[in-house]
Parts: sequence; C-alpha cells; structure tokens
Amino acid sequence: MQFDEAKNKFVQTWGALGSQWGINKTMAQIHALLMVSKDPVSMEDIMQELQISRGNASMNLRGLMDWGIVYKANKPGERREFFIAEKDLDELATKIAKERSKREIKPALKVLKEVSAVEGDKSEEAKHFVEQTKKLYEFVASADEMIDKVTEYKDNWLGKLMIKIFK
Amino acid sequence: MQFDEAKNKFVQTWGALGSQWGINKTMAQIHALLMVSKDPVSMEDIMQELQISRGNASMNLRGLMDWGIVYKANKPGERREFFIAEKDLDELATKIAKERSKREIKPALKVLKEVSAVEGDKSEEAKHFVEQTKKLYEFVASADEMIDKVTEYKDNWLGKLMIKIFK
DNA sequence: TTAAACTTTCAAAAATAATTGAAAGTTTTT
DNA sequence: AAAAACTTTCAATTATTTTTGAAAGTTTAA
Repeated sequence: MQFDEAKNKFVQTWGALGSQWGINKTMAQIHALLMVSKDPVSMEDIMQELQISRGNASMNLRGLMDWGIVYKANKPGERREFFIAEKDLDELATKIAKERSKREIKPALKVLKEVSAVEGDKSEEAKHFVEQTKKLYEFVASADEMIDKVTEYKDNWLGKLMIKIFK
Repeated sequence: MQFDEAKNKFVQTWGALGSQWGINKTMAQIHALLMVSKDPVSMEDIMQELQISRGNASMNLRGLMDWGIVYKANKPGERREFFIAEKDLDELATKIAKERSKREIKPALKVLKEVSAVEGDKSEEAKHFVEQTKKLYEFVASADEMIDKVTEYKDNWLGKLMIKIFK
C-alpha cells in the first residue's frame, strides 16, 4: 500500500469509528490526521486534506481542544495557527477517560443516586426498582473509580503486568 | 421523589446517555425500562410507556437481542411475547465488552495493521506515520486484551482487589 | 384451513445532527 | 489608525438517522 492511500484509509477508519463513539466524524478525522502528522498542521491544510469548510474545521478543532487532546502550536515567523495532537497514547487515554468521566459518568451517577432514593412506595415494583438502581450505582461508581486509578499510571506498567498475569 | 417520576427520570437519563455512546435513544430507553421492571414486559407495554410505534419497538428490541442483553420470555398461557433484560451487571458488562470488541475494535485493529505496513516510501512523513500507527496498534491491541481478561472474571473480584490496592 | 392474534419489514416522513459560507470578530502589521 | 491576515460564529442548508404506520409475514387457536 502507498503512503497516501494508507494515510487516507487510516483517517477514514478513525472517522467512522469516532461516530460510533459519540464523537462526530469530522472531529475524529481531524484528530486522526493530526495524530499521524509529523509537523504542526494549519487549518488551511486540514480543510484541504479533508475537503471541509473553514467553519467546520474551526468548530471541530475547538471541540478537540476542549477535550484536551489537540493543542495550538505556533510556528516561529508564521502568522497563522497550527495544530498538533497529543501523541503519547497513555496520556491520550487518560485525558479521554477523565473527560468522559466528568461529562458522562458523574452526571449519570448523580441521577442514579437520586432515583434510587425513591420513598414511600412499598409495591414490589418500587422495591425492585430501588434494588436495581442501587446495584447500578454501585457498579458504575466502582467502574469509574477503577478507570481513574488505572489511568493514573501513565507508564502502563499495570496493563503490562495484568496481561502477564492472565496470559 | 415518587416512584413513577423516578422511573421516568431513570429511563430518560439512560436514553440520553445511550445516544452519546453510539446506541440510539430508544434502544437505550427500552433497555432501561426492562432493567428496572420486575416482570417480563410486553411490546404493547413498551410502546405505551415510551410512546413509540410498534415498528420502532420491534426493531430496537431486535437490536438489543442482537447485543445479547435482552431476551424473549414466554409467560405461560400468554400468546404474546414478553421481554426481559440481562440484570446481572457483570454479565451485562461482559456482553457489551465482548460485542464492542468484535464489532469495533477487531476491525479497527485490522486496518491499523494494514496501514502500518506501508512500504517503499522513505520520507520523514511516511516514517512517522508508520511509527504512530504501529504504536496505536500495540496500544489498542493490549487494551482489547486487557478488557477481555478482566471481563472473564465475572465475580468482579479483580475490580474489588484493585480498588483495595490503589485506595 | 381459516381466522385471529400477534410480529416484522420497509418506504416514506419526521426529527436530529452536521456542514457551509459569509459576516462579524480578532490580532498583527504597516 | 487603517488595512491585512487570519479565526470564530451562526442562520440557513444539507445530510444522516430515527420513527412511523400500514402491508406482509408468522404462528396459534378454533
């Protein structure tokens, strides 16, 4: 396979994957592009390579920066802004995990706690509801906590260790 | 909070969460509803509670069954079909992890392997591309493997152990 | 075997999400 | 301080996804 073809395939695949994970296609494609680019990339280049509008590029770059996985990079002597992706994969995983926890898991936990506190109703239905939502709360909370701990260890020794243990 | 209100809030929240995770809202809502229902639920009831059409209910139930997290249940003496959700959370997590691995991670790994094998081009750009995609392959493969191992242990002793260790 | 009870399918419609592009906003240069 | 170089915003448009509902399909009961 040729370089250009491979690069394109990678960007496309990463984009398609993104949309299955609640990240929009263009955002994932931009991220993919930056991940495999050696040097900082300008907005112009991104528009060009992905054939998207200026507005689209701008908004999705902003989104990626909000996730903390893409940064602005200034090239000396250049007026325009360039962009680079977080390329350290452990760091990338940590950021994504932290951000998803903050945006999605924590709010969900709040709701689970609320609804599992339903009072008064002593029907079987209500009892079962409380039981299930409590279990769910415990489960999600401990999963969240585990992810937190694991991602703290940036050098990934834990992952390597576990794979050894369970092989 | 009253039972009905709580139940509704739970279903809504779970639905909204689902759509951030690439699962559609209705599918997640049906799942939520079944999760907290003591007894098997008929399609009629689902349509009624979620105010959705028959076709919609049918298709999304099928989707949930494809994921292996909802089953048909026949009530004796009843003609129609009823549905129940997998309620064991470790089992649920295992199924979801396995299915996502199969549907998303494995195909992505295949592409990563392909594109990282780009040949011939000895430009700096191409070298960097190969390096990054190889790293990505390793990372994703080991994450996938780890998830596999962890989900094998259904009793969750591992999670509990880790939380103890890292507290 | 026919009717009744129920489920699935799928083309069309509706709802939602992403994208564009030009105007407004910024920052830098002259 | 005006122009130039660039970025952001957002209303309108376009694309995608979801939903509907009625027809076709299936299974059970009479």
